[in-house]
Amino acid sequence: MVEVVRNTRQRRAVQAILDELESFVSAQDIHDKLRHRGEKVGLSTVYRNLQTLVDASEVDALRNDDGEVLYRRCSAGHHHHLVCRQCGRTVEVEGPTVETWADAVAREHGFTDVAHTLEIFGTCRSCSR
Amino acid sequence: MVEVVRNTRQRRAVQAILDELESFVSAQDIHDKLRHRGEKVGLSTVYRNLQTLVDASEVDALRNDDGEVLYRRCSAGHHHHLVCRQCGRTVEVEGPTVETWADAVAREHGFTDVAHTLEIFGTCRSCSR
DNA sequence: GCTGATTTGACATTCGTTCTCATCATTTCC
DNA sequence: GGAAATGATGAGAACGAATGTCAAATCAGC
Repeated sequence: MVEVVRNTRQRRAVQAILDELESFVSAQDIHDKLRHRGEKVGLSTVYRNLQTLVDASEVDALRNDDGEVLYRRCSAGHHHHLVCRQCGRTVEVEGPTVETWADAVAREHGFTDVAHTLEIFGTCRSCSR
Repeated sequence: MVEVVRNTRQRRAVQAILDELESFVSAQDIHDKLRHRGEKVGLSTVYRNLQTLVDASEVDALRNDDGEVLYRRCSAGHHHHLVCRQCGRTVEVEGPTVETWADAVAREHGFTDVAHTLEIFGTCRSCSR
């Protein structure tokens, strides 16, 4: 049997939330928002669907200082995030210089299979007023 | 009243472990290593002392993919880490270009109070054989 | 509609970390 | 020196995010 990815109400609901937001949110945030708008979706289901979306590279995930994983719908391809500390609003940024620098430094020290994580945090204009 | 930081046996033991290692380790790793060598130190104490050291900027902390916090004695000043995925061995690296780039990008988008996190992961020479 | 594999959800469980609080150790003050 | 104040410890409880369990519900294809 072919592995079918079903189009369930719950999955659509989770994706709908993500489509509306341009900030990183936790799984529990999404769960709360869904309950608020009357959609009944189990917490496990939210986690499962988010994991599926991450595996499909349709959303990006990162951890905040508290160790919570935050999710956000993102464009394809390698990029980094400029995240507002207050409201979580996020801008995707690219930095070719950084990529090449990281690779070069790693190779200099004999490291292979190089990957890197880079996030920039700050206070956005509307939050700093 | 002067706030004294006491030099206890347990604190010295935790610092001793950190001094011997050049890889990132978890609090529980340290706890295990201490028990192995016969030092009896409570887990809470290990966590507390690590937190103190982080606050004093004497050790750096970062999270691995599993959400565990890893600790390592580090030199002062802003730097980044090149970490081996297999053995955890770490090289401190500096990248002035990255710093200025991150600041510039953030300011372009109206962000203030800018900070960033950057870690490079790879497989070190001895682990790739 | 039927069928059967996928998905869901309530609940239990795991795991790293923090909290609590009684006890022990060190300093301070007389 | 000795008593009181303050700091540090540790065993276990508590916490919270995340994952596992499994019977019941649900969707896709016929």
